[in-house]
Amino acid sequence: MDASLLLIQPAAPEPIYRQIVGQLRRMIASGQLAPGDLLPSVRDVAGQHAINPMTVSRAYSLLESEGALERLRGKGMAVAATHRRIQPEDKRMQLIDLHLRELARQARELELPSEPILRRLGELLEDQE
Amino acid sequence: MDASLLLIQPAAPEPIYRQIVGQLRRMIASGQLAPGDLLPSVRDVAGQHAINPMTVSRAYSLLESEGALERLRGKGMAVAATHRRIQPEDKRMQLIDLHLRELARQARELELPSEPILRRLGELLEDQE
Amino acid sequence: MDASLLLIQPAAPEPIYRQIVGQLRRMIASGQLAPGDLLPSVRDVAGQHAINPMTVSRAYSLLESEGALERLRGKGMAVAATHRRIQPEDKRMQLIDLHLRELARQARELELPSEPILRRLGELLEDQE
Amino acid sequence: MDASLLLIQPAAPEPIYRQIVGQLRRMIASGQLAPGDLLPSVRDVAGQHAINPMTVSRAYSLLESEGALERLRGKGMAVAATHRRIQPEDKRMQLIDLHLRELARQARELELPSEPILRRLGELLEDQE
DNA sequence: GTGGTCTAGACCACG
DNA sequence: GTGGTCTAGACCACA
Repeated sequence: MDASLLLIQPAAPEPIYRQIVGQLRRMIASGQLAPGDLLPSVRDVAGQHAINPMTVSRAYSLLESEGALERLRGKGMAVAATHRRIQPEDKRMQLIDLHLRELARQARELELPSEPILRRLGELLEDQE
Repeated sequence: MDASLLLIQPAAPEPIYRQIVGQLRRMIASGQLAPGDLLPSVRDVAGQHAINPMTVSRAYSLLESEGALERLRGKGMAVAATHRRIQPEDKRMQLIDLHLRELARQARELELPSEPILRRLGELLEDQE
Repeated sequence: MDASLLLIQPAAPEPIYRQIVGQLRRMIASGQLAPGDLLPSVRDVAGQHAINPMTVSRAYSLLESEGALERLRGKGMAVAATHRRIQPEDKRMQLIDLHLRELARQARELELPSEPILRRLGELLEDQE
Repeated sequence: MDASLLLIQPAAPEPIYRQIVGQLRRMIASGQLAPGDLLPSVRDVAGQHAINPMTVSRAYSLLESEGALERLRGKGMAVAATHRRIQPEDKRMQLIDLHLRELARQARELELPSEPILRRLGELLEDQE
């Protein structure tokens, strides 16, 4: 996996290490990152995105402690071989359900009708496929 | 306007004062709060939600500094009379567009198909109407 | 004296009662308001400027307590007969000296040269004469 | 930048956090503080002037929200790199124009002639250069 | 009654 | 190390 697959937005409100954690977690759940896949080194990621190596390291450690990654001595971090395989769709849906709820609440506060929201989201989803 | 119209989630990652700012901003943009409307007093909001008055005050001050609210001396805070009135739908759509983009990105990372996401969001949007 | 001689700016940072106090104090010091001159009633001032009568009353009371005004039963407030007469120029200069110092400090922070400032102030001073 | 460059007057009517905001805003407009310059830490400023860290933090946050400062995570606050550079003289003049107008109004109320005012201000401006 | 300011201090999040 | 958030409470300013 290439370090540049990660999207880091230093100015975003979400802390950098959590951006990394979230992205890796999702790519593992979907199988884009498979058990055994080697991750780019802390130094690579930090260098490419001009962020602090400690930040990357923290993200990796967090994923290691939850069993998603494992440290291969001398080789770096890899997706854990023992990790549960690709998660079923309903599990993956759960990972964005909170977002969907929050979005719906904000739409109500903005008194936005459903139609344009669904249309816009539909576009964005297709764009990226 | 009733203090209880605000939804405060102390455990959420988003700081309380920003929850308040966001909600009020959206309700002003949609016209649910109209220019001249008096907001519940700092003490009311703080009391009802069991939070510190300064937290509420901070939210109000922030909205004042961006021109959305104005201080009526001795009476409290009100939606600014000089404030641009209800924003058109496309302007309000912009206020959630970043969320939509972020959602789409995460869906791609999770390799989720469009259909169940749109269906779920549709449900949530209808529920609240 | 006409109530409309006062300039009230409700949105200014300076509290309204102090705007009133300051203006009256200066107009008394310069002799524009002479001992014995009757002030407009609290109700008049409040009405003309759409402010709270209590605010006007507070300003009058403050000036009374410092001996600049006196309460004439049944007639209202007037410039105190016993009040020291017109103040000499150097005394009046003192009343704006702090402002001048503050202005000079801000000019230095802005790295503004003296010339345009003095020119602009000169214009403003002439305009109003 | 040294924390001691700020002049804090706890007894002044202007609140401390706004004194800080004003001074920094002007020093940025003049280029005395350039984009990228790191500000003294909240704790430094608070310590040196014996004020509460939150008071300083409030000033910094306000400047951040208006785009003058940016947070460098883990390093502190800096003059925003994206900030418009030094403002031209006429823009900087605008920042004190209200003061000049107010001064002129008070001079008129005091019936002070232009000459001594301009002379005094001239002195003060030269003193500081 | 309203909001504003400031303090002291705790705790968290980030790097 | 940095700033952010929140609390509890005091006191002030204003209308």
